[in-house]
Amino acid sequence: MSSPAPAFASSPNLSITSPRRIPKSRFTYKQLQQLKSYSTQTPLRVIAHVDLDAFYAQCETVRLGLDPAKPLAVQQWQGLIAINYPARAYGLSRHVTSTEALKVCPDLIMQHVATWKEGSEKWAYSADAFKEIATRKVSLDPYRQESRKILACIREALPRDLQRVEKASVDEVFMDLSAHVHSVLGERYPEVRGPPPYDDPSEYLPRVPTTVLDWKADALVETGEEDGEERDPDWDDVVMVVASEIVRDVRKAVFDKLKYTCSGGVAKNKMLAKLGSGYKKPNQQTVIRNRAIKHFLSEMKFTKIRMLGGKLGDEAVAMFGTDKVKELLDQPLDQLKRLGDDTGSWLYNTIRGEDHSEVNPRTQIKSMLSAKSFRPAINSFEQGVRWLRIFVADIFSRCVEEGVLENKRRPRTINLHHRQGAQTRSRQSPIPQGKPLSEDMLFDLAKNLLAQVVVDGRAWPCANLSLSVGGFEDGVTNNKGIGGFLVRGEEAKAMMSSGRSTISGGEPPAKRRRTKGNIKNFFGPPSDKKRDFDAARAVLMARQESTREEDTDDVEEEDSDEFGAPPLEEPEARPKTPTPENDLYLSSTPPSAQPQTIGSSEPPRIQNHDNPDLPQPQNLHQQSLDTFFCGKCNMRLPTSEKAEHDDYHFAMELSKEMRAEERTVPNMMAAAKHTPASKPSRGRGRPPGGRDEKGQAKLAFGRQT
DNA sequence: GTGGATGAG
DNA sequence: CGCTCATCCAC
Repeated sequence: MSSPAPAFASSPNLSITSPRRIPKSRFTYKQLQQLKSYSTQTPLRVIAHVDLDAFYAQCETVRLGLDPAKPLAVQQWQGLIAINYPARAYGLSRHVTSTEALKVCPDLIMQHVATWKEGSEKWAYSADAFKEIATRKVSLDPYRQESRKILACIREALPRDLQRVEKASVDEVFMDLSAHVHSVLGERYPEVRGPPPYDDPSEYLPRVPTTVLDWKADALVETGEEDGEERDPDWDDVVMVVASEIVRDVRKAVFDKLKYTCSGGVAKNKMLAKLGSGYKKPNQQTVIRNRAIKHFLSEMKFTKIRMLGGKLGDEAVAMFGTDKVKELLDQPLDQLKRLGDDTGSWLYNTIRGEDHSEVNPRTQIKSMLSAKSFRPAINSFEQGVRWLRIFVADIFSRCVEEGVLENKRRPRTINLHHRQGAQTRSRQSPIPQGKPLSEDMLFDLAKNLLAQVVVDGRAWPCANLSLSVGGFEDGVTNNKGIGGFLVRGEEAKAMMSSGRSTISGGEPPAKRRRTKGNIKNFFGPPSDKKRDFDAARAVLMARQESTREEDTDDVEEEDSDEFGAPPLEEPEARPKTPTPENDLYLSSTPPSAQPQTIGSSEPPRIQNHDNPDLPQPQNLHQQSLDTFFCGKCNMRLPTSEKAEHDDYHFAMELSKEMRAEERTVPNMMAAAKHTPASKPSRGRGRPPGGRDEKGQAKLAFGRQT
């Protein structure tokens, strides 16, 4: 409100005991007002960070209705991924195996995380999950669900129109309490509410009308000096007190309603608030008053600061020979800039307690991923596809929770990551936006992507697969939009794809979506098919050539001659054995359908098109007449799909060969062990000088704006 | 779009 | 430590 304040640069910005009467605040009316708009600049700003204590462990304690005082750990296969505080008293921490933990603490309750079992529709808690690492995948869904509840509870505990909450992770939340506190101050101290004297926002606030602030039971970070605010509280201290009360209320609400304890931090920015919440745990909160920042930070290792816990922090340590903030404070900006200009500036400010990043009110995620590391590695397309089924079920159910079905949000792309030995590859494709998102659609896309990876090069043994969807965007009201146009388009598509298969039976690679003329898509447009196929095969063989000698770990190493050979023949020349089971893996339609009858009935086939509305009438007829017979699956198909169809069989051959050699693989890991670890050991390795684009880029991210 | 890197737990 | 998940960036 009021007019744009004149820049208040004139008056000495200190407790003006000017007319030696009423000393004033260091803060102005304007700065107080800025709280309302969550300004990141006002020195009165106040941020809270709330961190659930040993979250996964608490989830299990709550879910099982156990006594929270009993030691409990959350198990994932042989390892422990969360230890509650009673168990930590035994010296337990992560990195210990379940058996080791039991030796130390025989009474330890170990609860395995929920898992998806192959073939099941939903994750579940299973008593012997840890024995079945080969057939199950971890699900963190229970924790995400609890996380949502807690977040909702926190929001309910805050005034609807004066809250700004950021979900920082599954168990962490930032809150910008500025506006809320501002309103409380207005009620509690009417003298600062009104218009400033002379209507001048640059006027300093009156002094805090009380002498001693009531900090209740909060942990206050000491200032390290004699001068306490007991004698001289200012408005920033009051703001902290109020915020601290709010945080206490929030924590109480979470506990009363959901029985979760958490720790809190209150400070002027996110960085400090987060450090505060970790300062004393569990179930406590810490306030870092502005006057305590210097003391608080200087005693700290800077590697505790967000974004400095990793490589960047290590580099700084190596560069300046210390991990202490205090000693880094001696380094001039120029020196810090050896880490990169932006990084250096960011670091310079950060260790001085400056962080103007805003609390981002987003609650919604941008992508979601489902993954598994395979021990031992998997060795066939079929195996991979079976995992894809689980990944898709996982992801789809989470999409549903995100409101995908209600059309609130939906992902735009799907991405498959694959790791084989040291190298990883990934393929992604757009998710067709026309029709409703379905599990089957995702499954088809995923299989397609895996097929691309498989065809593209050495894929087995595969040590890790992950499927993710991303590019979430707010839901567009499906259908309806362009007066029936879309609807008719959908109908036409249905006719041509699924509808057709109803009529003609479920044949293998028929109803593939066309991702534009894009090169690599395994089921891409017919026109490019043959060329792509040849290219893929060439790449494949090239890879095998080039990797043969360097790979000490991949023993067996198929006779690549034979490996590359089969695809060279024309499919028609291959054995006539029908392989209906193959359908399973490239089409979501059950293979059982009616392939045999198809072979004889020769269904009219037409080409798929993304946009059936485009002119192409005559083609429809012609192509349906132009067919070839595939002896491998006993079917007649349109010639326009021959290349695509060949690829289909190629992929199947590929996977079969891999499956065959699968049995020879088991002990290859042993062979891999001995390879001299030439890797730069992430801990100490002095980073090369070339650092920078990365550092700077990181900064752009790290410090917001 | 792909592949890699970083980071938090 | 190994695993899971998320995000961002250079090419």
